[in-house]
Amino acid sequence: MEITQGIIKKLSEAGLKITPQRVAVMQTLCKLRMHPTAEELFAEVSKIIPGLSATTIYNTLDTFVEKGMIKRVKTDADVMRYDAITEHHHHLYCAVSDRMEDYFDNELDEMLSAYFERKQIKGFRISDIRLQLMGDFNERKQTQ
Amino acid sequence: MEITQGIIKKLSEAGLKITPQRVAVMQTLCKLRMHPTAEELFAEVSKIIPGLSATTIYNTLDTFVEKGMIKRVKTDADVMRYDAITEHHHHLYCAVSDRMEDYFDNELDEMLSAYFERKQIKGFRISDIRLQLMGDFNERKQTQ
DNA sequence: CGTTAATTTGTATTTATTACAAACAAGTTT
DNA sequence: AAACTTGTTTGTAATAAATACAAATTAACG
Repeated sequence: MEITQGIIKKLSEAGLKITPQRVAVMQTLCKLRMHPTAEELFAEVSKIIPGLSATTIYNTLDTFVEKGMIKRVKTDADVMRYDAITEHHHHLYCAVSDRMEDYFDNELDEMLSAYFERKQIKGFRISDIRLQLMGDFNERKQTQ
Repeated sequence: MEITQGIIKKLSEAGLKITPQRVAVMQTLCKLRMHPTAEELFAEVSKIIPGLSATTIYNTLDTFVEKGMIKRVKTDADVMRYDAITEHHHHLYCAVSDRMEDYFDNELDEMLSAYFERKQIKGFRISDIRLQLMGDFNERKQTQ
């Protein structure tokens, strides 16, 4: 199969050993149009690799993320957070310091709603637009 | 204190009983500029309410979210997800069905980077802009 | 005050994830 | 191709975040 070949190529390019588990995980990940959780992947990949261990799923996914072959959706240090501000706003987030701050920008909001008014997404009705601005807080000095 | 009064007002407007725990949680949540986790809140609020139970934190936060007094940051059904696509893209997310899909939009990306090129955020250097478009997929299951 | 229903507490459980050592297998060397 | 070396997988156990639930407590009302 072409797909399998492509995966094998990707794996060896990343300097990883070609194991049935890794091939199956990557294959499944590519096949599943949605964004599966580790659990969902475990269930799915287990169909291909019977005695698969859940740990392998986590190991494999971590390795893939490390090598930049896949991405983790949502922030990296993933625990639920709470926000007292209920007005519409966005977030500045630094993955290194795991710090998150609010960002308000009316001009941006207007630009975005005008944009999506014009450009409809087929099959999806937007109710809220949330931006996560990844980056870092210039904590050492003020560059102003 | 004025702040406490405001909180008490908010609580009774929401039809909730005024308890020291709730006041302290809301107070702390407003004070902490960042977005604390339940654990962080537990630690912080425990300083005010000594024998506080962790369960109370979860209960209280859930109640506040229900009443729309606070917001949960990140998606509601919060488990880690993985994505095989590493190119820059955004997400369409429906909280009801807990379904997430990719969204690519070059025009949007260009507009956004032009925007943030012009409008710098003081104290923060952006490295990546991620949009989460909340809404619902028009799945043809009901009377459509 | 006294009553009642909401709230908090504490304990036990569940779920997602990580740690770790032993078993194993991929890729290389000979 | 057999042996070797190292990376990978497995299984078990541990940790962390969150939830369920019954009992104890307390706020808000008259």
